[in-house]
Amino acid sequence: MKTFNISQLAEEFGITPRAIRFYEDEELIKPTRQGQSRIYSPRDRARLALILRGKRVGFSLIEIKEMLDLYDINDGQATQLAYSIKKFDERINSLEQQRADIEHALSELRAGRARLQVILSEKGDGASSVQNGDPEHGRLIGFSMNASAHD
Amino acid sequence: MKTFNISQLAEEFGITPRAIRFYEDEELIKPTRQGQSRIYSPRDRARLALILRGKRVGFSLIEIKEMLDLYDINDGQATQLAYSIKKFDERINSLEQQRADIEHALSELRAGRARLQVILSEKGDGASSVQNGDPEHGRLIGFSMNASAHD
DNA sequence: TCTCATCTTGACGTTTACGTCAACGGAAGT
DNA sequence: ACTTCCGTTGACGTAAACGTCAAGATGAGA
Repeated sequence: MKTFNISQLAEEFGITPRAIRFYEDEELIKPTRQGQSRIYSPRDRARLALILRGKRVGFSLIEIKEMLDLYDINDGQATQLAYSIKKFDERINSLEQQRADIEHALSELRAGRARLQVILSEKGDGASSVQNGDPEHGRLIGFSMNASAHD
Repeated sequence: MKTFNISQLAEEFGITPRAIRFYEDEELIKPTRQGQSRIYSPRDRARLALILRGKRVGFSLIEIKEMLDLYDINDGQATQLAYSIKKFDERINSLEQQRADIEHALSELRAGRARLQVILSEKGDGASSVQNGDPEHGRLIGFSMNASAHD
């Protein structure tokens, strides 16, 4: 079964060895040792991938640790299971909220990009037909300022 | 035109006045003053909503400031516009990546939740049919450990 | 055997996004 | 006039997630 050392994983995932050791300090991975050197199994590598994915979606290392611990449950106590389900539900709700935020931000960004594109091509034509008689040097991109309520 | 004071906005958005002042220190909002007190316009309030949305999807305050600044462009220099479009594209790509990560995490979480639910209800029946003869106290939830590659 | 690259463990520094006093100012009610 | 309740500006503290040395161990190659 293939193994990895710390710098291999660091390079593969585009992070520093320091970061990987830090994750170990925080008990998110526990590689075996060969003498003093760390040896990473494919499973350790998979955990690392999960850690980084978690980070990308905005979870703290502590939250990621909690999630990883959930994956490691092996005593199926009913209360434990119920607790885990609750945790999963919280996590799912939080992620769905984040996704909604992202959809929102994306549509605003695309709209903004489209407006910029139009203005830019009009400039290219020499036809500066941007004049809508805005007296206040009005901002060309006001699209995002109509978030009257807060979601 | 309606205005707000700092504690009104703080309560409305569920943050502290300190946070709002901090955003001002970092030049993300510039409310007017009445004497020494800050007065927030609806536009300031909208900016605040955008700041919080940005935070929810994982942007730093500096990144959020950059985005807000893009909204405020009023000199349509072609080079400026092109630069802005580039920024928008970067932002869009980053968000699409995040959304993909979230979709991924969500499906894993849902699968995990479903497994837990099954185990829990089997426990409730008194039929502990969970025994699949796993010799190694195998983890009940191994679903997420098959992230062989990294996306 | 010497060197070199790469690993290790501290230990302290850094950035971000505020929290938490401290000390003071101004309007409003009694 | 006095208290009370916002508001203000520093200034320092803090948690998270590493970065950045320092100083030593170790295996591979010249």
